[in-house]
Amino acid sequence: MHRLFPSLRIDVHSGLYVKDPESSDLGKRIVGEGILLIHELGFERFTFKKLGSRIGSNESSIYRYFENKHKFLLYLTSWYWGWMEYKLVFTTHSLPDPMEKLKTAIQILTATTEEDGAFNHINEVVLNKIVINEFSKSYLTKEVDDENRNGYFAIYKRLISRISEMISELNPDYQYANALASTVMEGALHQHYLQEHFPKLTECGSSTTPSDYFLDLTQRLLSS
Amino acid sequence: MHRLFPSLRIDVHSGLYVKDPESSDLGKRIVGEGILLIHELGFERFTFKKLGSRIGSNESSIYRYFENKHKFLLYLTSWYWGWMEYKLVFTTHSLPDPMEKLKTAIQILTATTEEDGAFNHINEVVLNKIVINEFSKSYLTKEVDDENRNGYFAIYKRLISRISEMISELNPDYQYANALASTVMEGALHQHYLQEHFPKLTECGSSTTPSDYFLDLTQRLLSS
DNA sequence: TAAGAGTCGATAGTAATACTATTATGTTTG
DNA sequence: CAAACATAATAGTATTACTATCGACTCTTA
Repeated sequence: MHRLFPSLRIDVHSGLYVKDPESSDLGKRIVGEGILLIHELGFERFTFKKLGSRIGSNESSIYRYFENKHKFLLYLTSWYWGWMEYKLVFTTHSLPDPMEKLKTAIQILTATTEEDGAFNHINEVVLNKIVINEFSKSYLTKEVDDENRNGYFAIYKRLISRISEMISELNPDYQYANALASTVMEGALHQHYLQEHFPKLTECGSSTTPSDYFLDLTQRLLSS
Repeated sequence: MHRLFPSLRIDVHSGLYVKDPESSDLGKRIVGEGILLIHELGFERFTFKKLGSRIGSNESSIYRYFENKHKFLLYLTSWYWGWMEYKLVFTTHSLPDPMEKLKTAIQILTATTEEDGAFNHINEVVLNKIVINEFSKSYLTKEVDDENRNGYFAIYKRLISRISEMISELNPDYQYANALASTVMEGALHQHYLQEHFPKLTECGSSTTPSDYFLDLTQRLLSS
């Protein structure tokens, strides 16, 4: 997907960074290489020190951009959901048929990310993998409620609301629009994970995708 | 639920402990108080040192029972799933009707744990909360594949297979029995979490439970 | 009843982590 | 040209996640 509006930028909550990483070359390298390093090491083993030495820079310089690695993860995942929202709104905006609209939305949210490159310092394919592996860790903490009050999860929540509204538009009688929307969002990440590490726990694999499964599921649920 | 077989014990993989905590009073206190402390502090802030001082014992003594806190979490969650499996098999065993069977199973797996106390050193209500908050962290690691090969997730996987079989028995034409089973298991934990921290993202709350939602969902999916 | 095995608590020590603070240097801009 | 700013380098701290050793106590068994 090309970026149709080159001046567009994904608006991440400013509380998630100390200094805007988009504002400098170093900032972009921190984000770009940080994504690759988290993917390689996993979030637990990832440190700012290692990232510093990887980009030929200093630990303390990274702290000038991000308070700690948890906020860095929140930044990356927020960016990801912001980017997904952009793709979703743009693609579904002009679709008049509610069923077509919801199907397209679910397609976008549950698909494996393909080569994109619209934002050139960010590797969206790898970022998608990070979200699958690490996103849960960003909210399964003792600080969730505070951070939620601060608005750090706003984009993610808005995305779920959008899906929920599409569900209600298609079938106003369905009682669990929010629960279903959140199940699809979270479940899609989970199915991707299972596919990779617990293949016996899902039919998703080479010939069937999480998208197939969730499209079938929503259609069955909402057609009646 | 009373323990009908007092001699019954939940069989946790022996690779998850160094010395069987059920074999001594200290071991049971480590597990019993460990559950409470993880719940209070969250897994990230929980340390063996803190647990040691809480039970009036020593850090090094705890290391004699568990290699590290990650294995301790695996032990606790394995125990939990083993206990759920016991409840599930026991309750559904005699039910002849596939629909009744599946409904009962889902009920058990998605319900909030009530006071139990069949195993007296373990507070199952608090353990259920730990599973909701921390279970994902036990497998979202770089070591999953190794640990899975070792059989550390065997009970959890077997549980999902049981549900999957019930689904197939009820509706052999449904193509996504495994994916649905895993979605319900993971989704139930997720809905409980949302209820607590992101109430706008789900209809589940005081009057509607995750059980209501998932019972409705499976019935709609499999009745056709 | 004495030896030995096993259990536990206490202490010490290590490498790594997750930062904070300070200073020096080079670069940009008004 | 000076001031402001960005970055790098260094040093230092408290905590974490362990490992190792030792002594005291208890329980068993020959």
